[in-house]
Amino acid sequence: MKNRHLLQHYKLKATPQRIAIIKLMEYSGHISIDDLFKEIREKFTSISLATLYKNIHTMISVSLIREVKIPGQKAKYEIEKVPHAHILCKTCGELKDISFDPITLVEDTVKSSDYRVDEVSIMISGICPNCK
Amino acid sequence: MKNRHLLQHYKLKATPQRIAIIKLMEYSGHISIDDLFKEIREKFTSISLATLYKNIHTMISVSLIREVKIPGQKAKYEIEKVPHAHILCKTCGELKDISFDPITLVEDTVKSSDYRVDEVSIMISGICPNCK
DNA sequence: GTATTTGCAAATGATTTGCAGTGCT
DNA sequence: AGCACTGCAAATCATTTGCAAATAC
Repeated sequence: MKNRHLLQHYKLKATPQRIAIIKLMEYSGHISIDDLFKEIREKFTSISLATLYKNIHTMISVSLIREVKIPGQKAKYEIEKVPHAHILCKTCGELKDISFDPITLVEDTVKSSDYRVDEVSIMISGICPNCK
Repeated sequence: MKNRHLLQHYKLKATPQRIAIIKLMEYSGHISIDDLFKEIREKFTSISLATLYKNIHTMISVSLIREVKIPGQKAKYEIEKVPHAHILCKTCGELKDISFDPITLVEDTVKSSDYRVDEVSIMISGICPNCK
């Protein structure tokens, strides 16, 4: 119900496929195209990869979702929410959010550069407590 | 001369193709596969993309170079050097280094997470002074 | 009713692989 | 000499496109 309105807010039609995509992103936090495809097929046996790609692109273009590029693996996608950083376990591959605002973190350092800073993305890699 | 030893230090054979790859990375700072291919063809007219891909991978695997994933464009490659952050102009596409150590920056925040942090990569996007 | 979206199949683009020949040490 | 590397062609994998039918609003 909420997701239907989220889509409408961005002037996108609330198709069941799109609602399912958003639901899966909410549920998983971050999801790759391939996993999205596998999962979503359970409900929509006939959905096509082309539809996923098209929807991912339109949702990115309105900033409803965001692409997270990950060292050594394919990108994942997440719903846009409050700014945060990512931490990746190089052993198990799990990607998690870390809550702090990347922009304020680099603010001072970048101030002198004379750039207009719009976005700061931070990817931390290491080994998670479980894999240590 | 220096690059030949750099390769040998990582137990890789110092082929002219590899030396040229390193030279171009040093010269450009960050370079994409396609630009690398275009540039390197001027000297090695018969070099193949496959060779570039293979070499990029072997050099990454020994940490001689590093892949920089960039929002909205194909990855670029750079020689491993002192830790630094990247700043990207979304208008002209130029990618530059910013010199500060990302690890110390997030150190405090991550301390409580119980991860072993190996690497922190920071990508800042915005508009550069020229494009403003 | 109209414009958008879907799903298919085909086209394109990017990367990887196998292998015979070559070159580094 | 021996093993690693190169370059080619083919194979694989990822993403995009065109289009007719279906669907949201």
